Amino acid sequence: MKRNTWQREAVREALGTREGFVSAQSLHSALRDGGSSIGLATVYRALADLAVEGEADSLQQEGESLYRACTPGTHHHHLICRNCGLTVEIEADAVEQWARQVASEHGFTQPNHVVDVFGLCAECSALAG
Amino acid sequence: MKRNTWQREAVREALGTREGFVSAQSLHSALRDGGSSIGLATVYRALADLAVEGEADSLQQEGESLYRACTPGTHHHHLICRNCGLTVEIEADAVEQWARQVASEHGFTQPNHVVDVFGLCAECSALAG
DNA sequence: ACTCTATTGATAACGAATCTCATTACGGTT
DNA sequence: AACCGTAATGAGATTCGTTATCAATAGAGT
Repeated sequence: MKRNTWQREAVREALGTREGFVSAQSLHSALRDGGSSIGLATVYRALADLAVEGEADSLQQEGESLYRACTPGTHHHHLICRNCGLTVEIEADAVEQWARQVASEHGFTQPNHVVDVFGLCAECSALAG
Repeated sequence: MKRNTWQREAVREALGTREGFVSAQSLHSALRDGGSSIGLATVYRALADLAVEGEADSLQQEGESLYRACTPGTHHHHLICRNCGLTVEIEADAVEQWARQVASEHGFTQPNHVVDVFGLCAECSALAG
């Protein structure tokens, strides 16, 4: 059966304190810097589990997986700052419907979709001039 | 200045014959199997160049980059079969507008977006029963 | 033909992610 | 509270996609 360990809880909590997406490696470093003795493999496993259970969202960027805590149970997408990583959850029923429609129009079944918007947040836009 | 080599042309052509997204490695294998002496690093470089020039689209899946020839100059997204890789280019002005609007609503500038739909194509749906 | 230099390619190096396996510790039982 | 089966951990090795290195090659303008 599934067990509750302080390691999983530490990962869940560390993820919750971040504003944007984080890599497993940087989360591991942060935990270590905070005095934890958690292992890297465990962080990878915990993040993968959280993603499966719907407590975290993940995306691939530049060849690595990034994770972020999300509000469980809701399907949503992200608006992500390219510069600072600030992330906003966005919902878009119109896009969901569009995806389903496009899929069925072409005979595709069991549609999934990846929809993420990247940009510069207000703060980073100001700094970039 | 930029030079035209048979290697780049070989990659461009090999990419054009494929129906769906391919990895650099598998494209390299295919070229080698076809008698070419092209090197792996060159295939990686050629694909990266094609992507920058807008002649190829790329996406990240399971930790690797996949490429596909695309109709240059047009912005479009993809409907991709999870099973066989068959890919259909789709256009969706509504989604473009939605992305821009969501970005500006939250103060984000210079919006980009990643929009891909995955599913099972008609053929693979039939086989999966 | 000559020269300059972008490109190539074999291989080494890198890095993210996974695997191995002995050790640890959760949690249900007694 | 001691016991036990086994899921989970973690250090290190391993895998695998990708990039860097650098001597050799070959475009393309003169």
